Amino acid sequence: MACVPAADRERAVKEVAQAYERIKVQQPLLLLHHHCSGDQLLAHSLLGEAMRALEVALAVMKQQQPALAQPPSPRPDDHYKATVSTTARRGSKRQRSSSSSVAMEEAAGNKNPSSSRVSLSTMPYDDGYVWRKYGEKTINGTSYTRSYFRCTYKYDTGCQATKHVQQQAGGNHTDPPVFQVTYNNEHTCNSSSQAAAMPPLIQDSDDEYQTPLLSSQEPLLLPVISMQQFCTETPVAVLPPPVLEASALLPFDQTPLCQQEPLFPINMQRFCDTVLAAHCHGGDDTAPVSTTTAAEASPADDPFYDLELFLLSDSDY
DNA sequence: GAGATTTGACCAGT
DNA sequence: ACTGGTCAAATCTC
Repeated sequence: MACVPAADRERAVKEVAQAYERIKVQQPLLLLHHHCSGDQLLAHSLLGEAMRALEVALAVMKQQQPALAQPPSPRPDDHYKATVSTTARRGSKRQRSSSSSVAMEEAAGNKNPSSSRVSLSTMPYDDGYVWRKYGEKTINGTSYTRSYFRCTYKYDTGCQATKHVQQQAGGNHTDPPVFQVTYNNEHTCNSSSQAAAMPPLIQDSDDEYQTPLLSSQEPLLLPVISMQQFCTETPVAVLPPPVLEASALLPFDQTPLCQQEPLFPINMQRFCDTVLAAHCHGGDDTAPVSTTTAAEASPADDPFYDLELFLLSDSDY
């Protein structure tokens, strides 16, 4: 966007990258609760979607200024690099990657995160690929069964992609079912092209939400939109099904995402305002960008201060 | 009848 | 021995 001074845009990118890194670190805490209620899993899922939104914002801004500095990550972030590189190929073959997934895998002690990815979803059976169920097991310690799927074209193309889906919570009248979906191996078949040919995510709010699942592993399939559109015009329908389903069960309306009251007290409005201020009208200095750490953050300067309070106060370990 | 799902059996890792 | 992942025959659906 030519109207934005480089310094302001860089601050905006820094802001988004900082929020992204913070959520990335804090998201796994939700799964460490002794009582993994549906609400907490849903919150975890929503955090994942928030991360995706930040990824998209980063990708958009990076695309507009490729030479921009890397986000302030304390260590090399493979997922971030994958995100940026995939952005350059937006519109081509689907890619699966998710830092939240990686974080969860690391938390679970997964030794090979590159070939196994985990996501939480309320729509585990619709991710754009064609799967064939080949088994079901009752997993020890859970009251739900785990279903095993392989790529339908396994024997046609030798595709080794598999996934298993396990319900973790919900499924009753009050909580939406939350599924943990674990993907193993990448698709080597061409079934992903079918997914790429699926209808765009943006729909009229009156339409039914029939869009394919874009799990947290597929952050870059969202339509290319401007930051302003992303924050001010994005209807709930542009978000992937996990959020859509959650919003359908909560007293949310179809107003733009930034104007909604969130499930938990994240000040997304201020976050969007901050990014918009820098990105859309030259970075008005009246909206200072926070550079504080999580420890010294305050409600006045930290868009995710409320999130931190939520995570800390809700913890029971 | 073809393809998908179900479900008990089997196997490998711990 | 226990558990998770896969196989394959039986069954179901279109």
